Amino acid sequence: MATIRDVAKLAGVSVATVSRVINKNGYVNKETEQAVQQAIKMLNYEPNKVARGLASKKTETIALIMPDISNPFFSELARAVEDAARLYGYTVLICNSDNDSGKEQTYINVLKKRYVDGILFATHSLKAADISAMNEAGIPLVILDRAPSKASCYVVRSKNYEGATMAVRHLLQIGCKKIAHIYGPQETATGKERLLGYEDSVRHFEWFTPSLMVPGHFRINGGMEAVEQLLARHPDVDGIFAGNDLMALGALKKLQQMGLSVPDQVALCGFDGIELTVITEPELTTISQPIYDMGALSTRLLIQKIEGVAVDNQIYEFDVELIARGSTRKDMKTP
Amino acid sequence: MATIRDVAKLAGVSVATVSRVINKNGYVNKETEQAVQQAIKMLNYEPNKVARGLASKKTETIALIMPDISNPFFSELARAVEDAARLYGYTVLICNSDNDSGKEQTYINVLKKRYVDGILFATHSLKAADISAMNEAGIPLVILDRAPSKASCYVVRSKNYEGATMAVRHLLQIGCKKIAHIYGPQETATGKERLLGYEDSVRHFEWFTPSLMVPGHFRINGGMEAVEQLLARHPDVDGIFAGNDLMALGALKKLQQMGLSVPDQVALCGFDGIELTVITEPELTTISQPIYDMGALSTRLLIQKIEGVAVDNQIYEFDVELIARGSTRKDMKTP
DNA sequence: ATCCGATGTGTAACCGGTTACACACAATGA
DNA sequence: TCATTGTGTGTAACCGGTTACACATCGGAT
Repeated sequence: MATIRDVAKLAGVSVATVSRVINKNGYVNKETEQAVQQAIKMLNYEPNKVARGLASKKTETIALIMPDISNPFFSELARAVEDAARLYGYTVLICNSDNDSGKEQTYINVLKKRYVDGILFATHSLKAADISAMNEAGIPLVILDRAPSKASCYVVRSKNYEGATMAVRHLLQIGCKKIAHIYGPQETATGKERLLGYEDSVRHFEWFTPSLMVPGHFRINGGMEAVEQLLARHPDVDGIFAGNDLMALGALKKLQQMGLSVPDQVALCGFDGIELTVITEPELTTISQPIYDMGALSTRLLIQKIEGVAVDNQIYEFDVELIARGSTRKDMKTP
Repeated sequence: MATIRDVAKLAGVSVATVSRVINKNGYVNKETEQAVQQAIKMLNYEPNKVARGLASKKTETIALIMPDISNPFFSELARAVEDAARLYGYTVLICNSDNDSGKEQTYINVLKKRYVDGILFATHSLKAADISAMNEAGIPLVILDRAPSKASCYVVRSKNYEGATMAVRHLLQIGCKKIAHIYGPQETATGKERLLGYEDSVRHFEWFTPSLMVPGHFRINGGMEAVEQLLARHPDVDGIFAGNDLMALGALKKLQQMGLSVPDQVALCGFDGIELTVITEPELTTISQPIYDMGALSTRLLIQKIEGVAVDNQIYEFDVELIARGSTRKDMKTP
C-alpha cells in the first residue's frame, strides 16, 4: 500500500502539502492540489487509519457498550448505531457488559488504550462518578435511556412514564377491570419509570393492591414466572402491562399454556416495540419507542460531540406510541 | 497517560528494554526486569494499542461481517464471537453487509486501512476471487457456513444436508403424509444444502411434486407468504420443513391465522435453533446448530491463524441435533 | 517605498510503540 | 590463549501519518 511519502514524491511536493490536500486544511495552490490528487489516484493511495490515529488521537471509532447484543432490543439498536456511524465514516466496536460494572470498567480501560473517540452507553451500571471521570478524560459520551444525572453528558431516552400511563389507559379503555404490571429491574431508569407510571395510573382504583406488581427482570422467563405468580394471587386479572416486550412475550406464552385466551380473558400490552412483537399470534400490543431512531440519533450526537460541533440540548426525549394489536383487540373478538 | 519512555526513564533503562519486558521477548536480566515492572506499576503504565498497531501492524481487532446484526441468528453469533475474542484480548468490529457485495468490498477496504488482524465472514456474497485476494493481502479469514471453495481458508459449518434429512424423517415418523419445504436463498450454501437434503429425502414418494418447494428468503414474511402459496396449491399438506427458524416462525403464525392447528393439522419444523423458537405456543421443533459454539470456534480459529498457531483442519463441521417440541408433538395432542 | 497580511510550501519533530543492529561482557571449548 | 556463543542493553530507525514553525512570495494599504 502506498504511503503519503510515495504520493509526495510522485507529485513532487512535501508530505505536508499532501496532508493538507487530503484534509483540506491550510493553503494549497490549485495546481499543486491537482497534481497531488493525480498522484493519489495514480497510486491508489488511501491514508492509513492507524497512523492517523496515532498522530491525531482520533480513530473514527466508537464503542457501543450494552448488556447483551443477543437481546433483540440491543441488536436492533446496534444496527441503527452501525448504520449511522458508517454514514460518518466511523466504525463500531461492540462490548457486552452483562450489566457487570467490572466488565464495563475493563472495557472502558481497553477503549482508552485504543483511542476510541467516544462511547455510547446503553447500560445502567455506569455510575455518576464514572461519567465525570470520562468527562475529565475527554471522552465523549452518550447515554441511552438513563435518567439525567448530575454529571453532564448527552442523554437519549423516551417517555417511559407517559408510555406506562398510555398502556394502562388503553387497557382500561378496552374494558379491563383489574390490571397488573410486570416490572423490570428497579436499578434501571426504564424499569423504575414504567412502574411509577403504572402505579400512578391505577393507585386510585379500589381494586388496586401492591401485589399486582410482579418482577420479571426484563426477560422472557421472568415474564412467564410473573404470570404464574400473578394468576395464583389474582385469578381475576384481566389485563397485564409488561414493562418490556420480552416479558410480554413470556407472559403471552404462559397465558396460552395455561389455556387462557388472549385478549379475551386477559389482555396484554408490552413496551419497546421490538420487531418480534409481530411474530406471535395474536400479535402483541406494545408501547413502541423508536429504537432505530434512538440509536441513530445517539450516534449522530456522539459524533457531533466528538467533532466539536455544538449541540444545544443535553437531553433528547422521544415520544412513544401505542401500537394496538391483537393482544388487546377485544372489540374484534367479542362482537 | 504514561508512555514507554516515561517508564524507561523511571527504571533507568532504555525503551527497548522496557519493550522486551512487556513483550517477554529477547534477553532481560532478572533484576532489570524487576525494576521495569516496578516502574510500570508506579506509573500505572499500559501500552498504547494504536502505537503498537502502527509499529507492529497488529491491532488485536477482528471484524465480523454479516448480513444484519438485528437478525437473531447473527446477534447470537456476534455474542459468541465477542465473548471468545475478549478472552484473547481482541475487540470486535461489526459490519452489516445486507448481503450487498458492494458494501462488503467497502468494508474490506476500510478494515485493511485499519489494520484489522482478521475477518470473520458470515455472508455469502464473498466470491472465491475475494478470498484469494485476502489471502494474498495476508489477511486471515474464517468463513461461516459456506461450502468449501477452491481458495484455501478456514470454514466452519454444520451438517445442513443431514439436518434436512433428519427433519424430514422426523416429520414422517410422527405420521405426516405430505411434507413441504420452504427454502432459503439458493445463493447460500445453507439454503441450497437444506433444500437438497429435503429433495433427496422425499423424491421417491409418490406424493412428491416440485411445487411442494416454495421460497421464503430466510425471512419471517417469506415464511408467511410461502405458507399461503403452499396451502393454496396443496391444501392437504400436513408437514412443513422450513429452511430456517425465522421462516418457520412466519409459517407458524400464518398457519395459526388461517385457523389451522399446529401440530395437529400441520406439523412444523425449523432449522438453526435460535432462542426465539421457544417463545411461541406451541414451541418450535427445530434442527439446532450450536450457534454459540460455532461463533466461538470460528473466532478461536481466526485468532490462531492470526497468531501463527498451526491448525490442522481447514474445515470444521458441526453436528446438528433435532429438538422435538410442540410444533411436531402430535402424540401428545392426539391421544 | 514600506509594511502587512494572506497565500503557499517545505523541514522536521512528534504521536508511542517495535526492532535491527551494534556493542559489551562472560563463559565455554579448542 | 583466542575464537565463539550466549546474555544483556542501548541507539536509532521505522511504522505512516499530523502539524508547528520557518520561510518565500505577492498584492494592497499607507
